[in-house]
Amino acid sequence: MRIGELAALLGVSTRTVRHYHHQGVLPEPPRLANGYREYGMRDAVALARVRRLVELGLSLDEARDVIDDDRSRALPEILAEIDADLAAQEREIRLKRARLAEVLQRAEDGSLGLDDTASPDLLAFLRIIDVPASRAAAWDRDLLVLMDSVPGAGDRGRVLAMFDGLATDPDTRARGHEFYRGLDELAEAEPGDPRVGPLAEVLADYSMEHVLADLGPGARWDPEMVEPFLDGLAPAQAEVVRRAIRLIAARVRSW
Amino acid sequence: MRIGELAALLGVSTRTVRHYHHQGVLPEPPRLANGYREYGMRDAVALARVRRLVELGLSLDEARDVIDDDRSRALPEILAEIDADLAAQEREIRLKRARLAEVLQRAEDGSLGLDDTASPDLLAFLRIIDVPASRAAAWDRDLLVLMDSVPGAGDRGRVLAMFDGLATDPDTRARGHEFYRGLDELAEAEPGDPRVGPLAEVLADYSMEHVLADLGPGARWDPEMVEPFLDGLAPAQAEVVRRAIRLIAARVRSW
DNA sequence: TTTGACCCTGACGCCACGTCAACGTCATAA
DNA sequence: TTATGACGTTGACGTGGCGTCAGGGTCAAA
Repeated sequence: MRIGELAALLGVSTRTVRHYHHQGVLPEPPRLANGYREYGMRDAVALARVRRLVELGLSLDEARDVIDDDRSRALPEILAEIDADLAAQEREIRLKRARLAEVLQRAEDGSLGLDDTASPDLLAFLRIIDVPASRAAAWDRDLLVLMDSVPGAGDRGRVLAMFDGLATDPDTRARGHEFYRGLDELAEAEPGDPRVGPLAEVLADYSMEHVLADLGPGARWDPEMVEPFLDGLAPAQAEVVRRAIRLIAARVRSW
Repeated sequence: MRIGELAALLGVSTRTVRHYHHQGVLPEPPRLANGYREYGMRDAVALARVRRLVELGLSLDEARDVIDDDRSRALPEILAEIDADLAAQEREIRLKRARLAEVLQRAEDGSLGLDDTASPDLLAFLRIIDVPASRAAAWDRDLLVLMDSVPGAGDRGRVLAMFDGLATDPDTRARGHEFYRGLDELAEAEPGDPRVGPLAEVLADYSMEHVLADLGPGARWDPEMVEPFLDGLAPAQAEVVRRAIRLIAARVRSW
């Protein structure tokens, strides 16, 4: 037989056979005068052995050890290990599919955006600040999703409590939407825009009302603290947040 | 943030972050004067997005498309495809584990050899010609295993029928074992060894008795036919088979 | 003589990074 | 002041089981 016949016989590619030669898992047969490999049934048997081992999940190295009768590890031991490995893979696949099913389920409810791949218990909060077409609200959503996926990237409980206020009171929620729209209008504005001051007061009022009670009087209202979280906002928008923090700090001190 | 902080924040390696930059799935942040990358929360959010998509099973290319809002393929479509793929993997793993369980089960019964990884219905026949320490019997076993795993590599039904004769009749079986032992003794012998002739007659008798009835008088008994299957035997052993074939052919003609 | 179906070796591609190597930077301790 | 050690930088190779060229040679049939 030549290599093509052998490969066809075993249902593999010629590349596979040559690869097995190169890996030393299948001995090189004698060559004809023209350099072609000449195979016999002996080689077919050897190749069949390799294939059965490989199809059971052994690596080529392991298959070579088994075939060479390398006593370093017995076949049952290897097979048991492979089975454990497959079991682990199966669990992972099931987990993945479960998560995928969740995401796909939500995809049928509404339109599936990037953030809708977040964990389910966060979704309720995300819907609350789902102000359509608002870049500023989108940024807050992103931050929430980040905090959801990262332990320690901010104080999740407190932040969620803040948005929780938006959820429970329809009136407050409407005010929140209004706030985000106002923030959106500042996307192209200068930090000194006259709309910045009033909007900062709105934010300060809201925060005092809904967050301060939870935090207690000892809370830090340090402008530095929020600075890292502002780099996704436009200059004027960031300025709103900074002024709001300063307003709150001042009010807290004189309280 | 510097790259180490960002990576730790998201629970990935710095190599992963740099890889994402290189693949264009995460934008390069500005550099400090010393060349260090300087990240903000914007980048953390972007990285979190990538990670969620990747953990759902998207490739980096797909993740890039989704993030860049490439409308070529919608996210649900991709996710559905991934799920189908995972389902296929799960089926394959289950199949593999089932086969592994079979093999491991048999491993508990007797010692687990290479050929015991063959299909179960072949095992009955393999046990029949399990003449301990017989290289010649091992070769026949190998050929059977090969025929089992390969459609068209010989006439399986007829060959199995031949060994079936060995199975059903204890007396015949004993003769078979005797034959293999005789064949083993010829491992180092010359093709002209005096033991070759008698052993060829034993084989011819056996074949006439058990195989000929099944094949019918039209069967070819061409010495060429079996030649490819003899390359795993020693010269004297192969000679036994050749002479047996010639004996049978002669008897069939004069029949 | 020309196809076309084979064969040969060698090398790169895949996928998502891990892991050096060889180097610069920077804060802190001796 | 220097030495140490923990960071950062780019670049290149390794992983596994082959697929897929590229650039040749061989050989039987038309």
